[in-house]
Amino acid sequence: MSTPMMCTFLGVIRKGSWTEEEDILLRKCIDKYGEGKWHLVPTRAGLNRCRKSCRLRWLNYLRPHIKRGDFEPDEVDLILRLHKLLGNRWSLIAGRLPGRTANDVKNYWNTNLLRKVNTTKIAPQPQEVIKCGKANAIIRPQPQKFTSAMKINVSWCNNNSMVNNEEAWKDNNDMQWWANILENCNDIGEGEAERTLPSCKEINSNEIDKTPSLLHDGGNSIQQGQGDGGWNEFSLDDIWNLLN
DNA sequence: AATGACCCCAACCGCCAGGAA
DNA sequence: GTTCCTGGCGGTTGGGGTCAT
Repeated sequence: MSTPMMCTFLGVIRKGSWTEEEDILLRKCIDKYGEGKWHLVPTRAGLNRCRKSCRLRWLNYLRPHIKRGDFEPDEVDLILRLHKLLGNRWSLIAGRLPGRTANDVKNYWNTNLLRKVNTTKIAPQPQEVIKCGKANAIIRPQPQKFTSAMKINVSWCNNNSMVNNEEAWKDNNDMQWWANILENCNDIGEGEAERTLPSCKEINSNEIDKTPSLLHDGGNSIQQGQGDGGWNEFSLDDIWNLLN
Protein backbone atom coordinates (compact mmCIF):
# COMPACT_ATOMS: atom_id res chain seq x y z
CA MET A 1 0.00 0.00 0.00
CA SER A 2 1.35 3.36 -0.90
CA THR A 3 1.72 5.75 1.97
CA PRO A 4 0.40 9.22 1.38
CA MET A 5 2.57 11.97 2.67
CA MET A 6 1.69 15.40 3.90
CA CYS A 7 4.29 18.11 3.98
CA THR A 8 4.31 20.57 6.80
CA PHE A 9 6.85 23.11 7.93
CA LEU A 10 7.97 20.51 10.44
CA GLY A 11 8.71 17.99 7.75
CA VAL A 12 6.91 15.06 6.20
CA ILE A 13 4.00 13.56 8.09
CA ARG A 14 3.31 9.96 7.20
CA LYS A 15 -0.27 8.93 6.60
CA GLY A 16 -1.98 5.67 5.87
CA SER A 17 -1.53 2.25 7.39
CA TRP A 18 0.89 1.74 10.22
CA THR A 19 3.87 -0.53 9.80
CA GLU A 20 5.11 -3.09 12.30
CA GLU A 21 8.11 -0.88 13.06
CA GLU A 22 5.93 2.10 13.79
CA ASP A 23 3.76 0.04 16.11
CA ILE A 24 6.82 -1.10 18.01
CA LEU A 25 8.12 2.44 18.35
CA LEU A 26 4.79 3.71 19.56
CA ARG A 27 4.35 0.87 22.02
CA LYS A 28 7.80 1.42 23.44
CA CYS A 29 7.12 5.10 23.81
CA ILE A 30 3.84 4.55 25.66
CA ASP A 31 5.45 1.91 27.85
CA LYS A 32 8.16 4.37 28.79
CA TYR A 33 6.23 7.60 29.18
CA GLY A 34 2.66 6.40 29.63
CA GLU A 35 -0.46 7.56 27.87
CA GLY A 36 -1.17 11.23 27.39
CA LYS A 37 0.88 14.19 26.20
CA TRP A 38 0.10 13.07 22.70
CA HIS A 39 1.73 16.12 21.16
CA LEU A 40 5.04 14.80 22.50
CA VAL A 41 4.55 11.24 21.38
CA PRO A 42 5.69 11.60 17.75
CA THR A 43 8.92 13.23 18.89
CA ARG A 44 9.50 10.82 21.75
CA ALA A 45 8.75 7.78 19.62
CA GLY A 46 10.62 9.07 16.61
CA LEU A 47 7.57 8.77 14.42
CA ASN A 48 6.65 10.94 11.48
CA ARG A 49 3.02 10.79 12.50
CA CYS A 50 0.70 13.43 13.84
CA ARG A 51 -0.42 13.30 17.47
CA LYS A 52 -3.92 12.30 16.49
CA SER A 53 -2.72 9.41 14.43
CA CYS A 54 -0.55 8.15 17.29
CA ARG A 55 -3.35 8.43 19.79
CA LEU A 56 -5.81 6.68 17.54
CA ARG A 57 -3.42 3.88 16.74
CA TRP A 58 -2.79 3.29 20.42
CA LEU A 59 -6.40 3.47 21.52
CA ASN A 60 -7.86 1.39 18.72
CA TYR A 61 -5.17 -1.14 18.12
CA LEU A 62 -2.15 -1.26 20.37
CA ARG A 63 -3.65 -0.80 23.80
CA PRO A 64 -3.51 -3.94 25.94
CA HIS A 65 -6.64 -6.06 26.35
CA ILE A 66 -8.16 -4.89 23.09
CA LYS A 67 -10.67 -7.54 22.16
CA ARG A 68 -10.71 -8.41 18.48
CA GLY A 69 -12.91 -10.64 16.44
CA ASP A 70 -16.63 -11.09 16.21
CA PHE A 71 -19.02 -9.51 18.64
CA GLU A 72 -20.80 -11.98 20.83
CA PRO A 73 -24.60 -12.05 20.85
CA ASP A 74 -24.83 -10.47 24.27
CA GLU A 75 -22.49 -7.71 23.19
CA VAL A 76 -24.62 -7.07 20.14
CA ASP A 77 -27.76 -6.93 22.20
CA LEU A 78 -26.13 -4.58 24.65
CA ILE A 79 -25.03 -2.32 21.82
CA LEU A 80 -28.55 -2.24 20.46
CA ARG A 81 -29.99 -1.35 23.83
CA LEU A 82 -27.40 1.22 24.69
CA HIS A 83 -27.67 2.80 21.26
CA LYS A 84 -31.37 3.11 21.81
CA LEU A 85 -30.62 4.87 25.02
CA LEU A 86 -27.61 6.97 24.13
CA GLY A 87 -27.67 7.36 20.37
CA ASN A 88 -24.35 7.55 18.58
CA ARG A 89 -22.33 8.02 21.74
CA TRP A 90 -19.90 5.34 20.71
CA SER A 91 -17.36 6.06 23.38
CA LEU A 92 -19.99 5.65 26.07
CA ILE A 93 -21.29 2.47 24.54
CA ALA A 94 -17.79 1.11 24.13
CA GLY A 95 -17.14 1.94 27.75
CA ARG A 96 -19.70 -0.68 28.65
CA LEU A 97 -18.07 -3.32 26.48
CA PRO A 98 -14.79 -4.44 27.98
CA GLY A 99 -12.04 -4.62 25.40
CA ARG A 100 -14.05 -2.98 22.65
CA THR A 101 -13.16 0.43 21.30
CA ALA A 102 -15.50 3.15 20.18
CA ASN A 103 -14.24 2.67 16.65
CA ASP A 104 -15.01 -1.05 16.82
CA VAL A 105 -18.51 -0.43 18.03
CA LYS A 106 -19.09 2.30 15.49
CA ASN A 107 -17.83 0.13 12.66
CA TYR A 108 -19.88 -2.81 13.80
CA TRP A 109 -22.95 -0.65 14.03
CA ASN A 110 -22.45 0.86 10.61
CA THR A 111 -21.74 -2.42 8.89
CA ASN A 112 -24.03 -4.84 10.69
CA LEU A 113 -26.57 -3.31 12.98
CA LEU A 114 -27.53 -0.26 10.97
CA ARG A 115 -28.76 -2.48 8.20
CA LYS A 116 -30.51 -4.69 10.70
CA VAL A 117 -32.20 -1.75 12.38
CA ASN A 118 -33.27 -0.26 9.06
CA THR A 119 -34.75 -3.59 8.07
CA THR A 120 -36.57 -3.72 11.36
CA LYS A 121 -37.98 -0.29 10.68
CA ILE A 122 -39.55 -1.52 7.49
CA ALA A 123 -40.85 -4.74 8.97
CA PRO A 124 -40.95 -4.43 12.77
CA GLN A 125 -40.46 -7.65 14.66
CA PRO A 126 -43.04 -8.25 17.36
CA GLN A 127 -40.41 -9.83 19.57
CA GLU A 128 -38.07 -6.85 19.28
CA VAL A 129 -35.97 -6.99 22.38
CA ILE A 130 -35.68 -3.26 22.71
CA LYS A 131 -38.51 -1.87 24.68
CA CYS A 132 -36.94 1.40 25.67
CA GLY A 133 -39.12 4.24 24.53
CA LYS A 134 -40.81 4.84 21.26
CA ALA A 135 -39.57 2.76 18.38
CA ASN A 136 -36.51 4.35 16.84
CA ALA A 137 -36.79 7.35 19.10
CA ILE A 138 -33.21 7.80 20.04
CA ILE A 139 -32.73 9.64 23.27
CA ARG A 140 -30.07 11.90 22.00
CA PRO A 141 -28.45 13.99 24.68
CA GLN A 142 -28.57 17.66 23.86
CA PRO A 143 -26.12 20.15 25.20
CA GLN A 144 -27.77 22.12 27.93
CA LYS A 145 -26.82 23.94 31.03
CA PHE A 146 -27.67 22.22 34.25
CA THR A 147 -30.19 24.69 35.58
CA SER A 148 -32.54 24.60 38.52
CA ALA A 149 -35.42 24.02 36.16
CA MET A 150 -33.53 21.10 34.75
CA LYS A 151 -33.15 19.62 38.17
CA ILE A 152 -36.90 19.50 38.50
CA ASN A 153 -37.28 17.88 35.12
CA VAL A 154 -34.75 15.22 35.85
CA SER A 155 -35.97 14.48 39.31
CA TRP A 156 -37.10 11.08 38.15
CA CYS A 157 -33.49 10.18 37.88
CA ASN A 158 -33.12 9.98 41.57
CA ASN A 159 -35.46 8.67 44.16
CA ASN A 160 -33.52 10.16 46.99
CA SER A 161 -34.30 13.77 46.08
CA MET A 162 -30.61 14.31 45.83
CA VAL A 163 -30.95 16.03 42.50
CA ASN A 164 -31.51 19.36 44.17
CA ASN A 165 -27.90 19.27 45.04
CA GLU A 166 -25.58 19.22 42.08
CA GLU A 167 -22.87 17.70 44.22
CA ALA A 168 -25.19 14.84 44.88
CA TRP A 169 -24.66 13.67 41.36
CA LYS A 170 -21.13 12.83 42.22
CA ASP A 171 -22.20 10.90 45.26
CA ASN A 172 -24.97 9.06 43.52
CA ASN A 173 -23.81 5.56 42.92
CA ASP A 174 -23.34 4.01 39.51
CA MET A 175 -25.98 1.37 39.81
CA GLN A 176 -28.66 3.81 40.85
CA TRP A 177 -28.02 5.97 37.81
CA TRP A 178 -28.37 3.11 35.38
CA ALA A 179 -31.22 1.56 37.27
CA ASN A 180 -33.22 4.77 37.08
CA ILE A 181 -32.47 5.37 33.44
CA LEU A 182 -33.35 1.87 32.43
CA GLU A 183 -36.30 1.51 34.75
CA ASN A 184 -37.90 4.56 33.23
CA CYS A 185 -37.19 3.54 29.69
CA ASN A 186 -38.12 -0.11 29.91
CA ASP A 187 -41.58 0.52 31.25
CA ILE A 188 -42.55 2.77 28.42
CA GLY A 189 -44.79 1.25 25.83
CA GLU A 190 -45.41 2.43 22.33
CA GLY A 191 -47.58 5.51 22.40
CA GLU A 192 -46.83 6.15 25.99
CA ALA A 193 -43.41 7.30 25.07
CA GLU A 194 -44.34 10.87 24.37
CA ARG A 195 -46.05 11.19 27.70
CA THR A 196 -43.55 9.37 29.72
CA LEU A 197 -40.33 9.89 27.90
CA PRO A 198 -39.91 13.62 28.14
CA SER A 199 -37.98 13.18 31.30
CA CYS A 200 -36.05 10.42 29.64
CA LYS A 201 -35.38 12.52 26.58
CA GLU A 202 -34.12 15.31 28.71
CA ILE A 203 -31.08 13.38 29.60
CA ASN A 204 -28.71 15.94 28.27
CA SER A 205 -25.03 15.75 27.78
CA ASN A 206 -24.47 17.21 31.19
CA GLU A 207 -26.31 14.36 32.73
CA ILE A 208 -24.57 11.86 30.59
CA ASP A 209 -21.36 13.45 31.65
CA LYS A 210 -22.46 13.11 35.21
CA THR A 211 -22.83 9.43 34.70
CA PRO A 212 -20.72 7.10 36.71
CA SER A 213 -17.03 7.48 36.33
CA LEU A 214 -17.03 4.14 34.61
CA LEU A 215 -18.40 5.87 31.57
CA HIS A 216 -15.44 8.10 31.20
CA ASP A 217 -12.54 5.83 31.60
CA GLY A 218 -12.64 4.65 28.04
CA GLY A 219 -12.68 1.14 29.34
CA ASN A 220 -9.41 1.42 31.15
CA SER A 221 -10.67 0.87 34.62
CA ILE A 222 -12.99 -1.72 33.31
CA GLN A 223 -10.10 -3.67 32.02
CA GLN A 224 -8.08 -3.04 35.11
CA GLY A 225 -11.11 -3.69 37.26
CA GLN A 226 -9.24 -3.56 40.50
CA GLY A 227 -11.15 -1.99 43.31
CA ASP A 228 -12.47 1.56 43.35
CA GLY A 229 -15.73 0.62 41.71
CA GLY A 230 -14.25 -0.86 38.59
CA TRP A 231 -15.77 -3.42 36.32
CA ASN A 232 -15.55 -6.01 39.07
CA GLU A 233 -18.15 -4.14 41.02
CA PHE A 234 -20.30 -3.18 38.07
CA SER A 235 -20.13 -6.06 35.73
CA LEU A 236 -21.63 -6.78 32.37
CA ASP A 237 -24.05 -9.01 34.20
CA ASP A 238 -25.24 -6.10 36.26
CA ILE A 239 -26.01 -4.08 33.17
CA TRP A 240 -27.54 -7.13 31.63
CA ASN A 241 -29.83 -7.61 34.58
CA LEU A 242 -30.83 -3.98 34.51
CA LEU A 243 -31.54 -4.08 30.81
CA ASN A 244 -33.70 -7.14 31.28
C1' DA B 1 -8.72 -17.54 -14.05
C1' DA B 2 -10.48 -12.88 -14.52
C1' DT B 3 -13.13 -9.23 -12.98
C1' DG B 4 -16.59 -6.50 -11.03
C1' DA B 5 -19.46 -5.75 -6.86
C1' DC B 6 -19.70 -5.65 -2.23
C1' DC B 7 -18.13 -5.52 2.55
C1' DC B 8 -15.13 -4.56 6.42
C1' DC B 9 -12.42 -1.77 9.17
C1' DA B 10 -8.26 1.12 9.93
C1' DA B 11 -7.37 5.62 9.46
C1' DC B 12 -8.33 10.41 8.45
C1' DC B 13 -10.89 14.69 9.00
C1' DG B 14 -13.36 18.30 11.11
C1' DC B 15 -15.37 19.88 15.03
C1' DC B 16 -15.93 20.79 19.94
C1' DA B 17 -14.86 21.29 24.95
C1' DG B 18 -11.76 22.33 28.52
C1' DG B 19 -7.72 24.31 30.35
C1' DA B 20 -3.82 27.42 30.26
C1' DA B 21 -1.79 31.75 29.10
C1' DG C 1 -13.01 37.94 28.05
C1' DT C 2 -10.11 36.18 24.32
C1' DT C 3 -6.96 33.27 22.09
C1' DC C 4 -4.37 29.21 21.58
C1' DC C 5 -3.40 24.42 22.38
C1' DT C 6 -4.58 19.79 23.33
C1' DG C 7 -7.42 15.82 23.93
C1' DG C 8 -11.32 13.59 22.53
C1' DC C 9 -15.31 12.37 19.75
C1' DG C 10 -18.31 11.12 15.77
C1' DG C 11 -18.71 11.01 10.72
C1' DT C 12 -16.67 9.61 6.65
C1' DT C 13 -13.44 7.60 3.41
C1' DG C 14 -10.82 4.39 0.80
C1' DG C 15 -7.75 0.31 0.51
C1' DG C 16 -7.80 -4.41 0.66
C1' DG C 17 -10.14 -8.72 1.16
C1' DT C 18 -13.98 -11.74 -0.18
C1' DC C 19 -17.64 -13.36 -2.90
C1' DA C 20 -20.37 -14.00 -7.04
C1' DT C 21 -20.55 -14.32 -11.84
